[in-house]
Amino acid sequence: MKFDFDNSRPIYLQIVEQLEIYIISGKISPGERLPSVRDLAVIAKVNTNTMQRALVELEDMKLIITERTNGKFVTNNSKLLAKHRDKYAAVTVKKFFENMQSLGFDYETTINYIKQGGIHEK
Amino acid sequence: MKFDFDNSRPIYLQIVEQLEIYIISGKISPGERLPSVRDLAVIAKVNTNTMQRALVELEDMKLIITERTNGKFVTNNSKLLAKHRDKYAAVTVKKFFENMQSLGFDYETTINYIKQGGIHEK
Amino acid sequence: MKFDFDNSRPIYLQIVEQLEIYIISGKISPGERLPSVRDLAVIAKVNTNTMQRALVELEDMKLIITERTNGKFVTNNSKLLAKHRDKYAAVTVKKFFENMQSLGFDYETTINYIKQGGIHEK
Amino acid sequence: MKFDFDNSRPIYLQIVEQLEIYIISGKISPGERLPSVRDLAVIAKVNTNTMQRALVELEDMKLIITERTNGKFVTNNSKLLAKHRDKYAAVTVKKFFENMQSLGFDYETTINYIKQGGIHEK
DNA sequence: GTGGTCTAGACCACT
DNA sequence: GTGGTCTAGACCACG
Repeated sequence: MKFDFDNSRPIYLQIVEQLEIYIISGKISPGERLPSVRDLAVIAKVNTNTMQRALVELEDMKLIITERTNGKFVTNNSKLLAKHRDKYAAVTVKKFFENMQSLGFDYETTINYIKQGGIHEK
Repeated sequence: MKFDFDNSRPIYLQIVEQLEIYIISGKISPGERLPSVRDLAVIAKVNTNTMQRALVELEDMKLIITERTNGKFVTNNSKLLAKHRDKYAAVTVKKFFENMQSLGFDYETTINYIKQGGIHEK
Repeated sequence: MKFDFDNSRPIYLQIVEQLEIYIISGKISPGERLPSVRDLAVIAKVNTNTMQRALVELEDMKLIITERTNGKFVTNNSKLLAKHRDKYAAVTVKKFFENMQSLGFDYETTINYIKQGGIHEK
Repeated sequence: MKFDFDNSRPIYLQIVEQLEIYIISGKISPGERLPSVRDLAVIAKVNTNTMQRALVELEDMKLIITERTNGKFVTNNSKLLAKHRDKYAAVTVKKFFENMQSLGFDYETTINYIKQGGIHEK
């Protein structure tokens, strides 16, 4: 697990996003036990409170579940995970085309740009 | 001209981004005079200083040029504008594929997902 | 640390210059932690925001680095510091000879003027 | 005659400086009639009022003299001109060594730096 | 009326 | 207590 932060937004929000991706992509498996809040804080090099705050948000989203005295676990609800993942992918694609459009690239142009560009190999 | 903000990042950075897009996409033409700082602040519903700070950043990027007591103008340097636009497009595409990859969608999968999905027709 | 200002130019630019010199001359050591923005503002007898603005510029120049909630530090990149110092010295010398030339003192005359003058022992 | 301005200081002050140099270096001769305020304003591409303000300052310094209905003339007082020129040169040299010193270059080092550097040929 | 600078003071995120 | 952001309002230089 690895965390990268920039200064432009609250760190706890960046943790939420990055953990969300780890979870919905399956890099942290359904049902898997998360490292302790303290350990996660160490890994991410942030204050324990900051990590705690991020985990609360993920629990609100039902992506993780706290078992008192036992630890925090990624949800086992694979339907929920799939829903989150599909939603995330759809939003990512939609935003991408919106971004390109605001630059003046319509759908066709963007597709062509990607194909000839080979931008993805880098 | 229209500005939308969210609370996750400094407003002045969001102004910089949105004006940058207006400029490099040509929605504000090369050489065109911008509304006064005070008018822009009114349009964006922010304080004059906040708008001023954003404009200073754009000037640092050489996208706008200040004529003392006369106003601020979009650069006429079309080469620079093209460079910025190409850079922006390339970064957008690159980040998109990185995002999809972190979700577990490799390049081919992403392409297919886009094609069948018809996601672009929102 | 000491700051002197005149009225001919923006104070924040004068702060930038004076801090830059403190940094590239090594009077503030590489890696050293700066006083807090508020303390620097008190030392310089300016408003916090004015000092903040100057520090942002120095950060753009990569001479200082902000550690969130922790403080601001002079860069440890000694190569960059050396580059800045050399550039600064070269510009200073170049401008000096240009100034003297505009007064009608060519290179040789200037050199002689310095030597006999003993101007340096004020 | 040629004028260059930057945005960091009032334009009228920059005009004063540049005209002062033209005068004390003899590029505008003692006793010579200056172009009209309007023509000077055109040459410098500034507003007439701005040029007027600069000329008032030079008159305060006794470097130019207004003959009503006749025009403005550079002083014929060669002693005064020499005094100004010597003062200006001395100040320039003094400031130069101070600048270098604040960078950590003492007098000897600066002299050597100039000699080996050949910075003046560029 | 144009842009630019500065102050004072409030509030937020993080440790 | 650290840095960062934003607002409100005053004032200056130039035309």
